[in-house]
Amino acid sequence: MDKVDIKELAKDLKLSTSTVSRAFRGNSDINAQTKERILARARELNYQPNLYASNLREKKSNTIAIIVPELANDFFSQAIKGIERVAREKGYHSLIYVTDDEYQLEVSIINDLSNGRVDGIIMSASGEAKDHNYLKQLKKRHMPLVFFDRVYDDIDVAKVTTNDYESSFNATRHLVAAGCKKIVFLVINKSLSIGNVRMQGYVDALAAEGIPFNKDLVIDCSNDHKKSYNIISKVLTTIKPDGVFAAVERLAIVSYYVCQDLNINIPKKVKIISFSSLEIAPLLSPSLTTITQPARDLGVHAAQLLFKSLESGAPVHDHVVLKSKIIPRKSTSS
Amino acid sequence: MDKVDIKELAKDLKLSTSTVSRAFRGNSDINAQTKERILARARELNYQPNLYASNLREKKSNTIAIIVPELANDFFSQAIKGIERVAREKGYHSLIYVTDDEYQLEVSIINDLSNGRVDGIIMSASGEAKDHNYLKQLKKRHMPLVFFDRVYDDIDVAKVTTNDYESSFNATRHLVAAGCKKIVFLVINKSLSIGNVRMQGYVDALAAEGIPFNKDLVIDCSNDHKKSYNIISKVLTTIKPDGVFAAVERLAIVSYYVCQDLNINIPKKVKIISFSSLEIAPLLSPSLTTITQPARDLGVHAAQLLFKSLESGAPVHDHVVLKSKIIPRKSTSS
DNA sequence: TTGTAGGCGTTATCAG
DNA sequence: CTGATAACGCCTACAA
Repeated sequence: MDKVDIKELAKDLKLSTSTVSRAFRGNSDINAQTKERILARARELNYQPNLYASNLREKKSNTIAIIVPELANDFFSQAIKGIERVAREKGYHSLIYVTDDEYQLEVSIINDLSNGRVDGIIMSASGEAKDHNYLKQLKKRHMPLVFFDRVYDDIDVAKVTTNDYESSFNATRHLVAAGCKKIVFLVINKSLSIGNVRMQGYVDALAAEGIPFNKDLVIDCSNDHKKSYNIISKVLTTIKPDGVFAAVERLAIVSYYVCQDLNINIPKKVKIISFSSLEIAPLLSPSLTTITQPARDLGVHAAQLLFKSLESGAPVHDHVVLKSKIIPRKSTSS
Repeated sequence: MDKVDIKELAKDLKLSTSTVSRAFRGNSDINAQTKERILARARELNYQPNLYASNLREKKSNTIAIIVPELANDFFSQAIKGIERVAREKGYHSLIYVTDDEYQLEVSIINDLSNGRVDGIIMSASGEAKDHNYLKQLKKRHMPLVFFDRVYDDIDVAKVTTNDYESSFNATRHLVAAGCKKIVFLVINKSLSIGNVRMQGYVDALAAEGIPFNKDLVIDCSNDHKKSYNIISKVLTTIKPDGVFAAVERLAIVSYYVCQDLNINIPKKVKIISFSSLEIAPLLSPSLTTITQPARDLGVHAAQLLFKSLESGAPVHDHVVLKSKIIPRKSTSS
């Protein structure tokens, strides 16, 4: 009684395979009693329809892929939770891929997904805007794709982002209002759409405040903790800014470490604000002023867009923009 | 040129489907040149073998499932990263499931996995040790299962844990050495193996230190932030402990919030130590003394055990125990 | 080295 | 309401 397939079960019940099959599909006509009988016996024999046979027939995997650059931060883990929850409610399964910000990995993962493994993809981009041919292939195969947070502008698919420009603009003004005159902007990849948009908000806010823009205050950092640490140490000791605007949480964290080690008082010597979904921002020393994105909602919306496409069978191009919230805390108090 | 299958490609190349198939399988004999020709043309036509057809033939999904109670914390996200990395290196894909600590969800997820969707499962348990029949079913189907961190003791499968008893023992002594005489133990589910083991370390350390054990100092908390907040508030104001040992990170965080709100000075009034993989523990106010588990390594080892089973085709029962490290910081300084 | 043919387990179509 | 049959797309004996 090791491996039961539909034939075994049918034979056991003296029915045809089609009848048995019908018992498991919702739609088809079948006598309620025989259905019960079949399901009961199936439970006894521990039978479940083979997934791969069904998928092969139906050309549908009921699986989606989630691709993120990073996992170890509250933003992505909350977003993933949101996606996974929606997916499960729809009866879908979620494959997860972490690229560690490696563009090549992103490419090979995507290529590996084009064989029917998934019905759709939700992703937050890793690399810079270079060769996106691998994504165009997806379109040819009618594989729905939804971006969230980190998007590629040249790819025309559904996107869910936050009001980054506006948030950056306001965050910069927040620092100015707190008395900052020399604000550095820490960014990891300003050519990536998200870095670029956020920087523009910073630049325009300075202009609005009548502070001349100085490109030396835009600091290119790294994904690598140590490298960023060195860069930021140097910036804080030589440029000596009175304000730090971190485009991503990780850089704010590194800045905190640097300040701790160099004994630079936050917020007296330098004020810090950052995009961050860190749940314990209030517990940091000092508590961190954040631009908090609705991470979970981003995930939920992304998933909903994907299912909209999946259910309609048509591509979806909506661009949903959610609002972030600036939460002032001690790191920027005057 | 929309949908290419192996037949199309074969016809296009004036070859048989078997030859084409061989070009994609590593093993079989095939002329190097024809192989090249096939692969080249396949690339042009954008052909990839259909996954579900292959899986159906080979009865193998090259997919594993990762089931965790929670995602939004550094411990699980690091562990998942470790697992996912190993899996990808082995050519496997990883499905992710988050139970939110709901036992019923765990059951239904597992049941949903028994239809060939995955070749193996890695999980950290959600519920209490009650009815584990659904897991025994897995064994009948020869589906390998590996537990990490949170295990069910009555299920005899491969497990990867940390030296929780020893760590708890030492952590408790650490508090005593720092001058604590009235130490509360915060736990979420002491009937769950992990809560139980950690509590035992606490109990035995008290005995070793000659401090009588008082069961009122073992505080049952909740997964829900607010509920725990209320419980811990009450504890800190009525019992007035001078030491807090949190069995899981979440409870230490809540304790911090409570202390912040009630103006209870850490570490002067109360010292806090916790199991935690929080990367920014040094940046908290005050920095948090942690028992840090090698989260990523736990994941890696779990994945390796699973693949050991998958590759040998035999069940694996190894129990790997990794060491945690106590990192003293200001929250327990005297 | 290549081709032929049967079957992996399901489900949809069409008859009965 | 139920049964027979033909795909779904691929892989592997086996034959050539």
